[in-house]
Amino acid sequence: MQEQLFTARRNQILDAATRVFAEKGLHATTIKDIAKEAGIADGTIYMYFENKMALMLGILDRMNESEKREADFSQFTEGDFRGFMKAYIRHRLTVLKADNFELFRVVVSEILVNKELRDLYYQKIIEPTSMLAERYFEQWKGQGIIKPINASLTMRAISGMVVGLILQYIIGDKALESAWDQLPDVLTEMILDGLESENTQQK
Amino acid sequence: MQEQLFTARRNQILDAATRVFAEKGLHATTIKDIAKEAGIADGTIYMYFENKMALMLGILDRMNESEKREADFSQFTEGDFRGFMKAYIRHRLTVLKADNFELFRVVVSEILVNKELRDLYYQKIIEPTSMLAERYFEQWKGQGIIKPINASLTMRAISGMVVGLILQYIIGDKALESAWDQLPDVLTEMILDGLESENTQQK
Amino acid sequence: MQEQLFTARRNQILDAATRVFAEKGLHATTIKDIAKEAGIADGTIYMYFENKMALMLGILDRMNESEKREADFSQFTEGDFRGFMKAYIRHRLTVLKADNFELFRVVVSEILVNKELRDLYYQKIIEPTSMLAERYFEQWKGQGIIKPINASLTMRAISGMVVGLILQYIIGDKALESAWDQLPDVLTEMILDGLESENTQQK
Amino acid sequence: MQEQLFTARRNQILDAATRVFAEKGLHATTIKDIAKEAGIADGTIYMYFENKMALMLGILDRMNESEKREADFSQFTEGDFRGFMKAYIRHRLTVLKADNFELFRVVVSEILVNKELRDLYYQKIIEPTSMLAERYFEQWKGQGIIKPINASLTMRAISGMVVGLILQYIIGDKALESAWDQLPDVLTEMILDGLESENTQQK
DNA sequence: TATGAATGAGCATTCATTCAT
DNA sequence: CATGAATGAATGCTCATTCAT
Repeated sequence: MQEQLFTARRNQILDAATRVFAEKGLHATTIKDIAKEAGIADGTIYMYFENKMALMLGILDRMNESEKREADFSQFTEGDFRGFMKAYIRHRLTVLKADNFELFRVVVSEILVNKELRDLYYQKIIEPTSMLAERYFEQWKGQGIIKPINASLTMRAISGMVVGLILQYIIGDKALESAWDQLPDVLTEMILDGLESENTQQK
Repeated sequence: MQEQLFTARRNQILDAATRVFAEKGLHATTIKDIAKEAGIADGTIYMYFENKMALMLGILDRMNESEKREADFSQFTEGDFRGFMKAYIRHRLTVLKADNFELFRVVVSEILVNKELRDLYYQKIIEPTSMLAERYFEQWKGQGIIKPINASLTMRAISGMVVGLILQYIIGDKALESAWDQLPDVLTEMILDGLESENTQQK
Repeated sequence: MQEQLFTARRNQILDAATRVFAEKGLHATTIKDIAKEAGIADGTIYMYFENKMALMLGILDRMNESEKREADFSQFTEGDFRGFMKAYIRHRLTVLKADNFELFRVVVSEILVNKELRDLYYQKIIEPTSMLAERYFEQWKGQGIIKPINASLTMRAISGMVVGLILQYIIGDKALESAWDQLPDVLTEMILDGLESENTQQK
Repeated sequence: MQEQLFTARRNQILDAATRVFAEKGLHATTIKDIAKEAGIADGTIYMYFENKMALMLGILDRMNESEKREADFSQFTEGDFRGFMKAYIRHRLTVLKADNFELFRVVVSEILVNKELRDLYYQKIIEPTSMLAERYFEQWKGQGIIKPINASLTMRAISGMVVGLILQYIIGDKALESAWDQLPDVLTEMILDGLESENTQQK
């Protein structure tokens, strides 16, 4: 069907764009670069995307798709809550590391500066995932698995922590680079048990 | 003195650049924009800065200066460790919010994509602050104030969390926006006490 | 064929560049000038030439081509050596005069000051022509047609003389302008017979 | 006297300009370069010269001065006409070689492309020297020292030959470079005795 | 007179986008 | 549908020249 071909071509272009953007960054990438990488002519890209920014939106949309699949929190059940948290963190720290966060780098960089992209990213990815996660937290709270904290903020603190750590990794933090694999354990421990030493806590 | 005039002019230009960059982003800002904002001629900028990127470096340097002043952790002593943590988080979440994170937005966006800037930012700001903070954590650990955790990673998790929350705020998270002021309390509680409910913890 | 079109366009641009350079000189000519003269857009020029200097190189290459065709010394055989010399000089003084040495003026001006161009000019035009001419001179010397002089230097003196006269013409020498047509005869006579009067020579 | 100081300063600037122009060429040299070389401020130059081109004119004027002193043909008397010619050629080939023709290179390059400069150069240097030289040639002709040739053109041929050889040297001719010192002899011989071998000439 | 900071016109070059084939 | 040659607006940067001090 025509539809099929159209989508295939679109994806071929987005694949190329993703690779080149990740390698050179959005501004350093020209339409010619992408066309060459995709093995097509410059003009052809404009039959599938209105302009350069639409490519970024397209990439975000696809991230959204895969994000949706990921958002299935039930996949992280490793028996208990502790296992779940560890699995979740491990997953988040591993998935994006595939290309050493190159795409993450470019997408976030552009999102920070482009309102259109930012809103799309929020509506399509952040908001739905947040709402889902929030529901889970409320559930756990209700079941007495976790303390009766502000679920909404706590959940955001945890996901924010992961993103913040990735950012620091990208910026070149050597301690993070060498101890990356210990993060799931360390973070889970901190989040679940807290930092305060037992005796102090007893007070 | 000539020196004084030079520095004044430099700052005048950096101020203008900061404002325009914050509003439009680095790439969308032209030298003409900055010159107009500063009320001087295009060419004048080049008497004080080698090129456009040097303006960014200049801005970063100034952030570095103020950061240095901030880096005095002793200012956050509010009696106990809990008070300290709360004060620290509140401070971090407040300072950059001054201009609604506009400058943070531009700087981080560019840092993600520009190696030169990234390295500078790491060396001048991240690394020294990290080392200082790490030392504090080791101290507290030694004094039995906090549990015997991995100080290096834990400290990074906390600062990462703050940055990650700012990022989510920027992206437009409404829950964060409306509950921003509760964050110091909620985060401190989580970090010190952990999430796991007491009874579970007893195990 | 695509090749044909490409070459045609290239030549169209080089023609325009030649005309504008000849009129205003390399430095006073802008890319816009050339584009306008060629009836195309500024950017189009960069599809055929890497930069402004490449246009100069292109012009030199074309001179080189036509020079190659000219370099056939056998074309000047007018029976004897005297006839040959006269024909050669006449030819050299006539060919470049076509556009009143306008192109010569610009090319030489730039060559004097630009090493890249200079080397190209030397390798592509001067050196091969010199070597060819030198061989001819050696031959004539061997055949006793000319005296046993230093062929290499003598040949260069003659070609230099022609160039030097063109230079003086360009600079505005009125005597040369009005007597230009007598030059082949006068020069040939001097070169072959010498200046010294017979009686003195008898000594 | 004020006049003295003014002239001294002017010359100081011209000296600097000459050096920098010779080194970097007219277009690559900025007013700042010259000011720095002269040890004065940019603006000061404009108190002594109307604009950048006036510096070129000033340099040409000074060349003119020294040329005038050189133009004394009587200095080359080495007994006979042959000695004179050899001395003249040797002199011309040596004087400008002082700085390896760097200044010559820049001046000629600009003259070729700038009508104002060209006219000045012609009126101030070429024309007077030509007229003087022509008179000498006519004299020698009248005295039977040289053949009854076209003095005007012959004289121009000889001076042109010298300039043409310098040009070829500048362009990088290796044969000329290595045999430069033989030129006075070889050229004089050719000019006085001619190339044609005796037996042929007898015919 | 001398200074040198400030000016702003000017230009090479890039690249997203269009459209005739 | 696909092409890719052509377009021309846009911009960072230079530097001759001016002028307040």
